[in-house]
Amino acid sequence: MVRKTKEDAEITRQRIIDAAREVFLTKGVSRTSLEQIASHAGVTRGAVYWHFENKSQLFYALREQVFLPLIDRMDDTLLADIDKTNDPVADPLKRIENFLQGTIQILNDHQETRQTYEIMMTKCEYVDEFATVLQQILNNCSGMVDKLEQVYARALQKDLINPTHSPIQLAMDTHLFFSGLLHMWVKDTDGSRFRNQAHTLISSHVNLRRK
Amino acid sequence: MVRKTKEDAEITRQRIIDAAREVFLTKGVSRTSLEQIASHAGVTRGAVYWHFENKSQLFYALREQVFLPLIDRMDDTLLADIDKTNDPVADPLKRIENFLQGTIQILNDHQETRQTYEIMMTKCEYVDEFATVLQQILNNCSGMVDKLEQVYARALQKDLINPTHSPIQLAMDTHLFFSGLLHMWVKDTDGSRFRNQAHTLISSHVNLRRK
DNA sequence: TAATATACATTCATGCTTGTATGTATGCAA
DNA sequence: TTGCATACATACAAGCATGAATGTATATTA
Repeated sequence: MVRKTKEDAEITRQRIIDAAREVFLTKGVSRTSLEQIASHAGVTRGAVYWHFENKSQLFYALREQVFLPLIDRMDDTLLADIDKTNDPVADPLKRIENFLQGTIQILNDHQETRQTYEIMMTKCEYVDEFATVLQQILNNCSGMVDKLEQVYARALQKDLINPTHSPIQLAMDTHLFFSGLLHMWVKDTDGSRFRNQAHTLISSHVNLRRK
Repeated sequence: MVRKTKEDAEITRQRIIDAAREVFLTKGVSRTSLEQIASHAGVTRGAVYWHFENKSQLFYALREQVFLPLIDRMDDTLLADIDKTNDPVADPLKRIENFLQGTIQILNDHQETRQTYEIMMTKCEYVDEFATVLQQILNNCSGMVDKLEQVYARALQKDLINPTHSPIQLAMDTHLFFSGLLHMWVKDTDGSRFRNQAHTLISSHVNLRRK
């Protein structure tokens, strides 16, 4: 059967993305051929080339599906209503902790996100067409540091943290801590070293800042 | 000319490793062919196959050349003489800071180390024959955490840090901070975001622990 | 209902890479 | 100085992977 309806085509497109994620995860991005992705999705390369220009465009689609929602959530969790008087989360440090814990929780619960992180961190080579992704990652990091800095500044106003440390330094430190945690969490696939301690580590990190 | 002396052969072997590092860096490990490495080293594939079984063995050799010295240095800087009365670095926190600053300094000064780190972190896919490297990395991390913990325990004995935080948690936090810093340092190739702030970030991180 | 665009499948030409096999000139040891 | 091992270079066969070209049946639209 050929020529499906638009809804069918969208399903096919999504299945190709899902197949790509699974094959990328086991074979790595470079060693994965479009034929492997296609057959794993139950189609031929023709379908893949119809929906995506080439492998790197498929990779971009895979990445955006996971990362755009996470970036949105970052804004919501860290900044939403932070300056309102009816702040739903009164404690800025608690807000940071919630954000970090929530991100780990998503990785725990959501297999697609977990797999995509693993691909991005350990199964992809950032050269040529993929090199631009590194810049995007750095930009996201800058955004996260900015937001953390705002929340730490708020914590300073509320006299929750030691004033000897500036919000920007605390923000950078937290960001680096969390980057490291994510990298280790992803690599620790059997969970014995980092995954089962992640929540404790985050609490400990945030509480280290409290006055 | 063929059939060189043993010293010549060792030079050739090292040139192949150097060539591999440079080509890996620009093309990624997967996309690099042995022909590219050979010609960049001024030899043919025959020479490469003589000295190395295949690409992954060459990769291992490249990695060990850089990481074994770094692990040795870790022991020296963190633990040597730590229990002696004539401790050359009396302040355990200073010892940790020296170790972290020194590692960054090596990355700054030593191009080969810097390039190898960049390859390991952003130009290699850890699948199949390369998957075991991830376990080695995790083992190294455990070793580093252990050593940091010992030093933090010493700092606690000397009443330098707040006793509400355990040495193991401080060690994990420092390790994650430094893992994140290394990842960002490597990715920040233009230096604007992390490389030029690394020393400040490390000082800030360590001082956050002081009583 | 005819025409056209869509959503794929199939085929083809090309190039690259790998591993191995073989060739070869020279250092070195007896 | 003969003979063997070394340190490569060269040649060969085989297997993908890619991208484009072409085929085709069915939605969709006018």
